[in-house]
Amino acid sequence: MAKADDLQDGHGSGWRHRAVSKSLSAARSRAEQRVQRLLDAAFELIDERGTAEFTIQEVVERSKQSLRGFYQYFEGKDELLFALLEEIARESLVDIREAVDAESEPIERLRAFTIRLHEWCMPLGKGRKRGKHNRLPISEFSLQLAVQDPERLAAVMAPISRLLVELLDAAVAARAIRVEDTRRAALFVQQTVMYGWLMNRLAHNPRATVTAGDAWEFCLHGLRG
Amino acid sequence: MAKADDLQDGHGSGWRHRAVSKSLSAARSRAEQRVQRLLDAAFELIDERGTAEFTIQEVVERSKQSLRGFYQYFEGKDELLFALLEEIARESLVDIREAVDAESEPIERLRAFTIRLHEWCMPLGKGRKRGKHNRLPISEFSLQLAVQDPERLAAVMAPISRLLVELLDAAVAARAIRVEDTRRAALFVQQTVMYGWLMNRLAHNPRATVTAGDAWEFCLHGLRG
DNA sequence: GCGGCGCTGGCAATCAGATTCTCGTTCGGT
DNA sequence: ACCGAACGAGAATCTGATTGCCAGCGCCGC
Repeated sequence: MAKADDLQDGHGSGWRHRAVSKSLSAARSRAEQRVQRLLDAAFELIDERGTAEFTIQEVVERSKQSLRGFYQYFEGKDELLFALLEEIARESLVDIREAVDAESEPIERLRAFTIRLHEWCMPLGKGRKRGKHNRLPISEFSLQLAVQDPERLAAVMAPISRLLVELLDAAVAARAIRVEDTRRAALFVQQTVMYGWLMNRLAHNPRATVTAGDAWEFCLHGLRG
Repeated sequence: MAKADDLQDGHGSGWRHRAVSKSLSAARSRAEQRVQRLLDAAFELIDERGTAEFTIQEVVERSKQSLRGFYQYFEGKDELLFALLEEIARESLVDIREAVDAESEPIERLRAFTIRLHEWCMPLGKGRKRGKHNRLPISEFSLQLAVQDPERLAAVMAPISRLLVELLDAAVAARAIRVEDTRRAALFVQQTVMYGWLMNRLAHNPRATVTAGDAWEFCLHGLRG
């Protein structure tokens, strides 16, 4: 379970920081680099192919490791994808928090959250805006996770969900919005925003493409009466 | 392609009606029964297991057919699941239309649609309310389809989507609601309602369970200001 | 400097399921 | 009764993931 342990370096970027070797045992450092190389290789493959349909073999070859080694660190392919999802979730949380903190009005903070989260979950064409990697395949994986192991997904998203609930509570306190149960509302917002890209696939009609702004509008007003 | 052809019996219950043999060639009739048996077997397995993780072998054995035969009618497992999805979509359309037509006010019709659709997509415990089968695994399959082959999914859902757009248009015309683009709004509603069950998995907290009514409320008002 | 332990690399082996193939058999139409 | 299409049984293939096995190798305490 190297995966989870590595988050403990104090500022939540465990997988990345390889420069920590000095303070850790050499063995551990090597292991970390190894895991990181596996993750990097996987990200590369995903970026090149635009899909998570790579084989473990390929990851192993590209990272110059052995199958044996891979299974030393990961229970299986899903664990690998899960680790990638964790990385992205961590990266996006920082970014979203930043966008939110740039605003002061509760409603604007909420709006910033929504838009930014949507940008993170939305697949990007060539000119990717946010983050270093193609997130679509990972988004798809998260959907699969939602089906197969919801608690696991909830765990990764927890910080983001928590932030959303806080924003909603603040907005309610400021009477900017009104909902009975912010927790429930958070679920709706999160799903609407995170999986908005799903809808775009159903409507090839270019006029009907759903943007981050649309998602926000929908969450905020739904079908105005 | 027996699958598609069979829809042509004029009232949209092609798969079911086996009693048509007299008017069709005997060969065709046999083929139909055979396909139907495969579908029935698959439904049974899904109902028993609560998951779509059956093997083709099992379907074939239970329906007393041969693998050879299975692949005669279906390209593969996905085609089988797709056929099941079609059946359910057809069944639900009839039911939803009925619920909608029981109302006269545009907004009420829309509400009826939403609630009823949600009931169809929501997994049911032991006491299933609507339809004969456990729809959860099929719902999950539809999600997978949305990812892998959105157009295919859009095609199955087309009648339902169309109905929703009509209801929205009518509501807009009656000034019961206000949206710029009903087509886009339809996408949001459809996704919110159809995949609302996804959210319930993320929040095991019983207090936060999302009901059909909640989904409707969210679509209608979102975060009221 | 030594022997052992645990991590490694390189493969081959195993497994699960889907999908195909082969070969007689049977069926329906004429 | 004859012919080609459709059928049933089962073995054979295939694609990956996952494991097992065995021989090096580097680091440990002594």
